[in-house]
Amino acid sequence: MPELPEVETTRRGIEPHIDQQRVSDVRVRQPMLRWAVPSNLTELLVGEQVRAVRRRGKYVLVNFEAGDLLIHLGMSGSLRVLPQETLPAKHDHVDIVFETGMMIRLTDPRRFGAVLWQPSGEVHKLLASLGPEPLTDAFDVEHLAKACKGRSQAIKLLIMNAHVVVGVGNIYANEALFRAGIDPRRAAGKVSKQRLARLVEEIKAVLDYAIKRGGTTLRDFLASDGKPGYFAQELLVYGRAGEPCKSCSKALKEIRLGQRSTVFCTHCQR
DNA sequence: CTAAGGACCTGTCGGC
DNA sequence: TGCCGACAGGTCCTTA
Repeated sequence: MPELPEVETTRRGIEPHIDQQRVSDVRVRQPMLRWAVPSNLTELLVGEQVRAVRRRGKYVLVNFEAGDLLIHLGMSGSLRVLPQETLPAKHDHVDIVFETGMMIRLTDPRRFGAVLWQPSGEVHKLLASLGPEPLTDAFDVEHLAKACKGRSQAIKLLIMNAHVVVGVGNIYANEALFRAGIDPRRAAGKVSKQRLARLVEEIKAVLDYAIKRGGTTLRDFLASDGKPGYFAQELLVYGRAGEPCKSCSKALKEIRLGQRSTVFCTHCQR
């Protein structure tokens, strides 16, 4: 499910329910996610108070005095806020229970997600070499141009690389490249600086727009379906292979890049 | 260093 | 109805 907008929507959804609250219990029913959930998670967390709920790329970071709980949703994960007595279903792997009687519950059928611990003062290996946040000034054309220089890799794969910039997943990589008029197959090193500047703008615009859309369903975050409005978006290319380009009406083409579905307009994107 | 491909896991959908 | 392959919002790791 999640690209950056949905992770941010999730962060905003859980924050008001757990910020400043104290952990009373931890339940791990399935420790084998992408990496093993730390076996001492209960000892680490019980009694600790949440000081902030942050996001870095697609990781949700729950900050405590002793460190940060890192949660990644992988391909199929979601977090919900539920009463602590809610019975678990098949793929409900981890519950973090608070003294309020509410809990956050991680559900993840494919188990590509992760729950990890980062002790205070340390930076987890997985976070250590991440690129800048796309919605900050640190992500600008200078940064992207430097990352592209001399690279023969397709521009789409490059912008999906979290070491270049975090949070650009398959859907928004397709969307941003369409909006910028750039062929996703083009070698990163052969995109002009002017067009990279446009790409930076479009990545920011599409992510910002999607977060605003995600926000429209925040009030329903406690609902049992737990799925912020994401599908409802008006995507211009993703999932529209064979359908007419919204700009020129030519049928959109679908190819595979890095084993990922890539949809674009051969007329509008060069 | 770069680039390409496999790997992890479950659910769903289309075709036969 | 059942079986089988392909595919799905991520990304690390191995290999060349």
